[in-house]
Amino acid sequence: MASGERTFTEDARRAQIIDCTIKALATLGYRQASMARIAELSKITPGLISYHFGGKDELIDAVVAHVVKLATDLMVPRILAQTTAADALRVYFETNLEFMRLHREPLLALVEIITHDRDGPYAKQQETALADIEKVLAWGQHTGEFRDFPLRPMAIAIRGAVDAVPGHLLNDPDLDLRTLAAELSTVFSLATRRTP
Amino acid sequence: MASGERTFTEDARRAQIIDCTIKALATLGYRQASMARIAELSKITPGLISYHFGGKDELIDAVVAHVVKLATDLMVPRILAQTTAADALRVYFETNLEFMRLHREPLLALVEIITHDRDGPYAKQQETALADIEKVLAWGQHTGEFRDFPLRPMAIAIRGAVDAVPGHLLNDPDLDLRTLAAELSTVFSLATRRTP
Amino acid sequence: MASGERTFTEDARRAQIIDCTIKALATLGYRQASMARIAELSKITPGLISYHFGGKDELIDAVVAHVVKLATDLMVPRILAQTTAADALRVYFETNLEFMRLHREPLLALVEIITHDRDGPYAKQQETALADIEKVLAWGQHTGEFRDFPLRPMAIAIRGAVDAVPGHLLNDPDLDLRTLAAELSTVFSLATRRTP
Amino acid sequence: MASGERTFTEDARRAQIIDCTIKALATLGYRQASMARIAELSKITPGLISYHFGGKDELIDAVVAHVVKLATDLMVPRILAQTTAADALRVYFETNLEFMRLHREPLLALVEIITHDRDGPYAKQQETALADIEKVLAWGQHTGEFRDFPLRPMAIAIRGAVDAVPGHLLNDPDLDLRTLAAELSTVFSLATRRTP
DNA sequence: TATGAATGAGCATTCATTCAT
DNA sequence: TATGAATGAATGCTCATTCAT
Repeated sequence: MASGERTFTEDARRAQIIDCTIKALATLGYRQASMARIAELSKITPGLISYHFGGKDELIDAVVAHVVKLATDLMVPRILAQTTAADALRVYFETNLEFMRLHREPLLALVEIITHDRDGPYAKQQETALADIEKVLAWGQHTGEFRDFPLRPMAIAIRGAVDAVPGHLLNDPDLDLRTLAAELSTVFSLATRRTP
Repeated sequence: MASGERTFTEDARRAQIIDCTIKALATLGYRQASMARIAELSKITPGLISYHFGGKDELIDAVVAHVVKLATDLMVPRILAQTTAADALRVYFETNLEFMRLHREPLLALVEIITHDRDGPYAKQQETALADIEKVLAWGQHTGEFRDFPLRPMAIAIRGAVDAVPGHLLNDPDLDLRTLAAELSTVFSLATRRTP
Repeated sequence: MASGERTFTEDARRAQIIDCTIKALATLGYRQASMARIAELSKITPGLISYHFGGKDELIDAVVAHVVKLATDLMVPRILAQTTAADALRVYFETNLEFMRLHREPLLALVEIITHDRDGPYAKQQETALADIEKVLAWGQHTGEFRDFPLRPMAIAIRGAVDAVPGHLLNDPDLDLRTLAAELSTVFSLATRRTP
Repeated sequence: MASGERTFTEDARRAQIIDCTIKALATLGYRQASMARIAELSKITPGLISYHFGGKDELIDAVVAHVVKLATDLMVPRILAQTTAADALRVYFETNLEFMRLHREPLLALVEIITHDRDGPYAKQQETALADIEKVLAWGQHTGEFRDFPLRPMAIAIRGAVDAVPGHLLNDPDLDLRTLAAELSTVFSLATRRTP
């Protein structure tokens, strides 16, 4: 099992279990997503999950890695392709919300994990997210696109806006994410731009 | 036990239990805050909590009501006292973050409850919070202080910024909330004001 | 539960559970003596054992403490009452085997625990037992009753003889422990006495 | 698989598995020496062990047979070569402790098995060991080398002394087994010899 | 022969709740 | 009012074993 090499079947099972775990987390919430329920959903026995992942912690780790990769693959290249900080910021909103639109269940699963893992390592990942945003902001200030504001509060506001979306998505599944992305872009474009 | 009338002792007990529950939630997190631990902290027996509150759900309800009242009492009068929408929005940030500064444990307890009770009624309370913000925004648009933007996305951004703070507070207890409030005010002042 | 004070009922339950645990260990052996089986034997639920003892480890600790006290109370005063080292050594055998005769199940339970706890603290207690024997031997050498032999090997032989008894007792429940004690006394009397 | 005939490969595999089981038992203790761990150590799969040995019980049987043969081959010829009962007794200690010195891991594995398998047949093997000792003792009494003592208690003491050694070896790996053998010989020489 | 996958039973523990006193 | 005792369900996990390939 030590991640050295894996058989085809093993990979298939792992993928299946991860999918079902995501479904369980998104549908039932963290607390109800017990090994037993995940197993039931996967139509296998609970022991088999431990066999493939070693334990619940590692299963959760695997889910996080899976979803983060999904998000990263979608977002990072498109953000990096921008040539101005203002564009990067706009695309930051666009890609984040596009990810939520295309991968609703993985998103909700990730949110469940993060919010229930206060002391764990995922809670601390928010610092990384903040730092990434601050890089873009610093870039824009350096090029003169952005006005001279303290980075941290702006980053908190931006990240807060993005993080707020899944909660509203849960209440209103028909929320128009494309329009929302455009509006958030505008909001923070106005807030960051060199004041006329 | 139903809230009909309550003796003085009953009220005192309830208050004591609510306080200890808040402490337990803020200190240990939702999962570790079991009835047994809350009882231990309150120096009473678990059974007595059930006796006074009927069960854990109602205890949590009572905690939420308590904290919400705490926050409302602090914030609402000061927001309502403003004479311009722009001021109201500024004070919205100021009072929200002042509440976090003055009542850190109740705040953290509330956050724990909301994030762990996804299907419960508290998650839906965010709709109310949004509506309140929208009222202020509509007011500002009506008076011409604010430009003409769709209400919902702006409200989501504002509420998101506020909701993001507790998470960062947890990571960095020395976070300067007064400065942060001022900066967030500036951010959304720029985003909402009639574009020059 | 913190051992501060205990109610009468609590003490009774604890005693009952300890008794049943001893019976389970002596009858079924360590591996089969699961919490579930002990609970079944005690006609209570497994959870209640955890309620009273906190967990299996503490239950085992309590059993050990109980049996050790039983043995100590029986043996130590009588050994200390002897005025010659030779007598003390004789009474050491007598009391050890009398304990086995009077408290067969507690003895077997203790043996089960010790042999299954190789890395735990009980395995290390054998060093204490050896040191106690060596004290008596040194005493006898000092008074000139005993010849001049190295202490450790003799202590190992003596303790080994005593420790061997429970195993044979298990195979042959009718083993005559009084005669055996007398014979072991003779063996080590001859081995230790000043050679004529 | 039944022991009818075995191919060369089969025998090699069995030997390899037995070796690894011994290592696992000696290193990790009985409880941790699960089929999975033994398989991991053997660099094969758990299923294969069952295939070769039918199950864990038979694997343990095979380990016991292997170690007992190891011990027997080392000890029995040298004991039988003695011409006096006193010499045989001395060599009994010498060869037993030499076996422990030369084959520490097999010894510890055997001890683990015996102590954890109380109801299994190995516990009853001690009867055989006792009978062997008694033969030597009877021989010595018959030749007049030994005094007239009851056989069983003396045999218990002798076997007890030998059985005590591994436990102390575990606590103190530097225990000098050659000196210990000499001292134990002396002890039981004094205890058995015709009293002057 | 050998593997990897899968099962099912058993384990200790935690928890909200109930109830007689 | 308040307690301490007790329950029953659920949780994550480990293990020996089985079986198709």
